[in-house]
Amino acid sequence: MRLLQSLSRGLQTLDYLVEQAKPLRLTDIASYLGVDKSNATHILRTLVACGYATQGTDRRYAASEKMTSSQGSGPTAEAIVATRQQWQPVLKQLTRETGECSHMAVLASSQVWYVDKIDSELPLKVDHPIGSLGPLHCTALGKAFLAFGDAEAKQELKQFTPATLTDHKALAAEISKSRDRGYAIDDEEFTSGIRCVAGPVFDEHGVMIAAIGVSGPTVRINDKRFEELGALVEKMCFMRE
Amino acid sequence: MRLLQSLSRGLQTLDYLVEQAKPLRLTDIASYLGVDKSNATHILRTLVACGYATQGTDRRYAASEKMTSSQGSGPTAEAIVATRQQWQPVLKQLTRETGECSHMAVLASSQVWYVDKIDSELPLKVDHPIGSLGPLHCTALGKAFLAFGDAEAKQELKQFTPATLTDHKALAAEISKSRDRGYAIDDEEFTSGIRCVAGPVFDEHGVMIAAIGVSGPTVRINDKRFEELGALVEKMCFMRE
DNA sequence: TCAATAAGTTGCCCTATGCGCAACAAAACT
DNA sequence: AGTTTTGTTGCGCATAGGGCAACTTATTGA
Repeated sequence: MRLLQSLSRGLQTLDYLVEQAKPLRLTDIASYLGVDKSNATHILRTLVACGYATQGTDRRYAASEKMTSSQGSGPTAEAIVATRQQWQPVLKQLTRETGECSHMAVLASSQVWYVDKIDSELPLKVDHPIGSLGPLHCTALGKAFLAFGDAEAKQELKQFTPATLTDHKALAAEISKSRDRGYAIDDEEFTSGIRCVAGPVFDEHGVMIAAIGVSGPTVRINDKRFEELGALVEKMCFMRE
Repeated sequence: MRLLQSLSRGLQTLDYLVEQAKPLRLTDIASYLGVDKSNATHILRTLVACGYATQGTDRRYAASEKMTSSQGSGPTAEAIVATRQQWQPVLKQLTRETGECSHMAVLASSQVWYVDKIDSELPLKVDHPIGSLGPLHCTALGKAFLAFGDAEAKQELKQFTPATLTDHKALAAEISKSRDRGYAIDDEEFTSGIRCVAGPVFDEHGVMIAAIGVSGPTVRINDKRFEELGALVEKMCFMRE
């Protein structure tokens, strides 16, 4: 079983460039590979010549667009539509069983993007319209991405209600709790009078692709029912994995 | 200027596998590279070992998901949201100037996916809800993807109204006309009584990422106004390029 | 501002790499 | 069944490419 050394090293370099997702110095790449700088130069020059890497003005090397476009930047339209088709029955069941509105959202540029919803039949109801955007740090769907996906709450945590967590440390603790719990909650943190629970949806590779959740007015959701809704959402998310 | 031969060949092989987008036979790859079969075996074995290619049960080689996921499968959530933010003013202007409903859609699994809309203020109006899906062959937005994007109308052309083009040849001719015209039209082909026009939105690389269009009831859109709407949409699409 | 230091590139030599030939094995076709 | 075509393995030789060191180009520090 013989493998081509220089090709292996080149591909390993590509992996490293993609993984680090930032321009890297030649020396670091060389030491990562465990080869001489000159060898690393040859490898990277070849990668650049073949369009698999680029060299910036500061001489650092990065994976080319050909590589990076695949990775980050969230799910594709196709994946979202497919996931929505697949999970819509779950949303319907959630709304049927709870009487409350259910949503599906994906991650887009550090925001949650609502891509599907099933309305509640009750006169007092929650409605995040499909196509709208929401913050990560104070919605259940957003927190689900923080807890189970690879999202990060980078920017300032804007205050929407008295209950909004505006401290990064407090938020991190809450996210950690959500992970243990198996679902995320929003207790009037985005809109006063609204409580939500949400859980993660994973694709076939175990990557979180969407979040689904149930939202209702606090007047109908006491602490006991809040927990029941959470357990229900967690169960539903788990079912289809 | 020295390049590593085996690495170059490996990357060239990757390009070829991605480009062909189907499992390829060893012999074909070897002849494409102009190397011996044994050399091709080593190259492919290395690619497989590094996770950049896969070998099927029929012994054919294909680019791994790591590669293919990047290419096709449409724009990412991030790109869609960014495009929507950027073009929403155009939709608003279209609706303001025409009084009719305007839409933005992206391509997902050979369907158009409506991702934004601005409603008409008039009592009789068109409304494709955000989040809904539509066919390619008989909507203006869909035809815009056929004419200016890389979409293809593969499957059977379902008849929705008497005006729907159900023949692939007739559709191809109409698409060709749309290309010349600069915008696509739907003359009651999806819903009787509704006429639409649509044009393409390109990203910074010149790849069509979305379509925007105006739809209104035929009673308000005679042939002359139909053409005016088309010219307006074409102008608006062109403006921001 | 100019040393001093570190990072990146080029040249060269020698050997391990990996290319091609050919035999072998496994499908595909008849 | 035999025949042809395709894929894999073994092996030896040539050369591709790995490592050393000198050189060039940035970066740091005073």
